[in-house]
Amino acid sequence: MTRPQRNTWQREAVRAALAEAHGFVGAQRLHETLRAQGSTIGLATVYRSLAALAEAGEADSLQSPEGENLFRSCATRGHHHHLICRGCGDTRELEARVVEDWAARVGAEHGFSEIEHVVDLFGLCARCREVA
Amino acid sequence: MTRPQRNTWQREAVRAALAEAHGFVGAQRLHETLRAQGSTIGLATVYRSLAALAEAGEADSLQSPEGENLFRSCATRGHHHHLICRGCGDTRELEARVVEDWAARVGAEHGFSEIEHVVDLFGLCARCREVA
DNA sequence: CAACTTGTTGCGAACAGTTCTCATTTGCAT
DNA sequence: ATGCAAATGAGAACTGTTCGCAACAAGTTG
Repeated sequence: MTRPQRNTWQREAVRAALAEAHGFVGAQRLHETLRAQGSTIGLATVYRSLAALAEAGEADSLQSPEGENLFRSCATRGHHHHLICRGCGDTRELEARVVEDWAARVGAEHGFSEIEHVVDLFGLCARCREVA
Repeated sequence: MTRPQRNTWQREAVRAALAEAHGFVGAQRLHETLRAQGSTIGLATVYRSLAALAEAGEADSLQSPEGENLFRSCATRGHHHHLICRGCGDTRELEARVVEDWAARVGAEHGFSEIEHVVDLFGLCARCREVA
């Protein structure tokens, strides 16, 4: 599953840039940021690194409503959900026993197994609400 | 919000094809189906019609993990969630007061407003499990 | 430290899904 | 029937992402 990996400054740069970003960022934006800082990293590499980080559980990923793949450096280990501000992208990680239980129960009731679930909340944080 | 709309056989064809489909379908697939039935409808029109149906609340939409936009003719009026079989695409509509409440509460706790949420379950239905 | 092996990189081309452009058609109120 | 704006279809254009491949470099080996 986890095949051999080498340490390159590129991978590290992506990891760092991701950690610095607030909330979720897309690959392209991250790439721009890095180039703006003088890095010569390639776009494809950013994609590859992000995918690797996500697979390694070091980053969280989700799809924006526009179909873009967004990533976030992941603090909480393991399964969790998000509350994301539509305005500034600021993100809170959530735990939701209630929802986990509900998902498992409903799945079982319908005879479904291997239940996975997507649960994310989008809203407007206090700060962004004032601005608008 | 709802600007004038005309009745065209194309729109009706999309509505019908969508109703006939089991589970969620993508625009391209729906287009293929229609063409296969002899229709001369254009792909762009299928996209436009689906978007219109979704906006009108007549269809439900969600993003597949591959980033495709999927639609389903919507039985239950208003807000609801889904339990979707990864195998056959069969879909059950769910209501989940628990989840609604949780979402609202958590949003409020964090000072967020205008909370929207995405809650979908993916699993393997009884039939598909046997096959595998 | 040099040679080597093989994962990694960067580039541009290739792709997939979707939207846009625009000339033409068509619904529908008059 | 007539007129006008909405809707259509074909293809070009866009967007986000992945691929192919030659050049490169990390980390091991002798």
